[in-house]
Amino acid sequence: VDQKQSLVIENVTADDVAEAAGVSRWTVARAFKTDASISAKTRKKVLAAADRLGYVPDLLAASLASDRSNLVALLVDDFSNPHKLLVLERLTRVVQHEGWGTLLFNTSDQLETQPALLAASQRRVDVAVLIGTRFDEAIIDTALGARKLKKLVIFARASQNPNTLSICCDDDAAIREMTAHVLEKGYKRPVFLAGPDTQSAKLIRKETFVDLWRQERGDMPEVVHVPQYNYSLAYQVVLETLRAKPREELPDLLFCENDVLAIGAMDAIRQGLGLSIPGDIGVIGYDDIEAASAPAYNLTTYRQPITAMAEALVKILKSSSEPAGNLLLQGRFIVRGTT
Amino acid sequence: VDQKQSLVIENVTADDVAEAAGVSRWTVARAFKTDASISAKTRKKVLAAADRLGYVPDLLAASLASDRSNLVALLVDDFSNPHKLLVLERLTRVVQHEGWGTLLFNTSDQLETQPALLAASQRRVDVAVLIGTRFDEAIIDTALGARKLKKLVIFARASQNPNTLSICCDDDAAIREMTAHVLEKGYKRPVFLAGPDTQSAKLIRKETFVDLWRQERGDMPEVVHVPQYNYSLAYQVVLETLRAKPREELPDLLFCENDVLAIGAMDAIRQGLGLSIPGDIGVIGYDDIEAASAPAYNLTTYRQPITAMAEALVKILKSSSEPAGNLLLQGRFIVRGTT
DNA sequence: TTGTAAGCGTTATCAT
DNA sequence: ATGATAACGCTTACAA
Repeated sequence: VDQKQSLVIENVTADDVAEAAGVSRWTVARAFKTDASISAKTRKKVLAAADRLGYVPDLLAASLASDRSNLVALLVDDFSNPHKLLVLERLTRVVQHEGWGTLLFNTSDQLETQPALLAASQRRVDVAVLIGTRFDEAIIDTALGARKLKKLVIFARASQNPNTLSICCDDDAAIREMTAHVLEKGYKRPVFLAGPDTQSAKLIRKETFVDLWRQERGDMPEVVHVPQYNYSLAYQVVLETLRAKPREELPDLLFCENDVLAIGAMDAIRQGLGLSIPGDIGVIGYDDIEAASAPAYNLTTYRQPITAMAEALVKILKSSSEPAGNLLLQGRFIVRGTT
Repeated sequence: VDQKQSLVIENVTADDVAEAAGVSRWTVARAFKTDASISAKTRKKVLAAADRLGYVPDLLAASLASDRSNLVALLVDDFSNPHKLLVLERLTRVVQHEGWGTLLFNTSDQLETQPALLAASQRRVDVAVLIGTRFDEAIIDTALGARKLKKLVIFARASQNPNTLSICCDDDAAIREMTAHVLEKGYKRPVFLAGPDTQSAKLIRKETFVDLWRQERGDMPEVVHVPQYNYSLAYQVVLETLRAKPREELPDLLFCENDVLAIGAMDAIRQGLGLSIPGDIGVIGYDDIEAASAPAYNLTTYRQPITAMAEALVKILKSSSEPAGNLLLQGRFIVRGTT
């Protein structure tokens, strides 16, 4: 009997509340909407009844009936960069604050992207957000082609696809500002430390820096690629690259595509080679991860406007239109002690 | 007309497929279940029709009808430790592989825990997983009291609540193994570097180490608390603590509650104080985050069995029973160069 | 092995 | 401001 009772209590529906409050089911629903046309008195009565019975609206049923799930899918393909944690924190915080839920998909395995997109659409997510470094742009066309997804947004990466909306930091402007700083400081022989050299992703940061430098100084800076955005690999690659050079040909600056690479580089320079920063070699990163501001690194870097980017996403969520193009937001250059 | 057509295409239901294949709606459902009683021939026919029409089952409707959402809620209250990224990666990977979806909730703000739990139950998640360092155990009782949640699991932390199930690393056994190592290496004056000294969370690692040490050596090791599990704070605290000591009273070992603290400590020791590791002071961590295996740190640490823990969670998901207690899994001691 | 009928708990439409 | 009725797309239980 005891168990039966608790089972009965478990599923209080709007009908139960309606009966208890002596109104229709619809009125109950209205009482829970902020902008419904309902008298204050009725609402109070309904809410009291709901509270008494322990009623809370069922979001699943609501989604089914309204065709709005209030769910955003986040597809993440790289869990090794601590910066992702910052992105996830901001995104979930903002989205959640606006009443949406967050469905997280792991697409570390490239082959998982398509199934994840499908699963997201089967759950009727209002928008799918691609947060990735490695995914192929071709996936976008397939996803849009399927027509199942309501909206698709590329986050923290510019898209070449004209039918998609991307929300990202204005890398171009950022690199311009950083390059100006570097030139002003009088660096002469920079090396650009980049991530994997894939053809699918357009490496804006690298290209912008190389172009600008050539334009301003006339020579092509050397570019070194690390096969993954990974601390240890960066350490290794930098160590090997610099060891191979005679002392007088060492670069005086390592311009790194992100902080993870920069920090690997710093440790290689200091502990691997016994050189000093910025005395012997300057280092500059991108992202402003936590370690960047740590006393041991104190890295000059660039902070992406993550919160603003998350808020832009919410704005898209709320809007009924389907905009496309690249939404560029301005970040902030953080000059610290490594340049 | 064009638009209308695409709109029509958007919502293909099981009924449409049933009609196209000349079977009942239920048979269509059966064709999509792996373990249904349906003839191979019929299934093939149905799947062909479904494929032709572009039909995929609607998970929302399925959840509503079956009262199983195939969704697990992850409540995360700390996004600063990179180890969380590892946990999220494994958890999403395993859960997703078994056909479940992952709902991520940000409970950085303590006050968000209760609403998140409520939101999770409103979406009828099959299980809510608390992945946290800071939440109060009292929340568990409230959550269980509400009776809305089907299951509640504490992840990567032992629970004192007898009604809850927790899945975590056997910290006690881990610390025992590590302490034995430390004793064998001949360390004499250890300092335990712990996180915030709250009364809500029982700091098993600290307690086990302190007890063991006293038992084996007769003296109480000093315990130093860092107000947050945070690199920079650890750096600061360690620097100040060690600077305040005369040279001969310096500890010969820093036994750290986790890697983030350990790495902050290492940088403080080397760069802040100019001492060497393990020459002057040994350091030992916990978690085996990526930086721990990096050449610059090469930290002796302990790896939690995250994958096994994630698999244990799935097993619970699949089981219909509601077990309680602490499920302890064995990790692995990783001896590197800092001890 | 396959089909039928009755839910699941909302929202939408239209009327009052 | 409130109510009646029909969706939403699936599963469950049972019948054939």
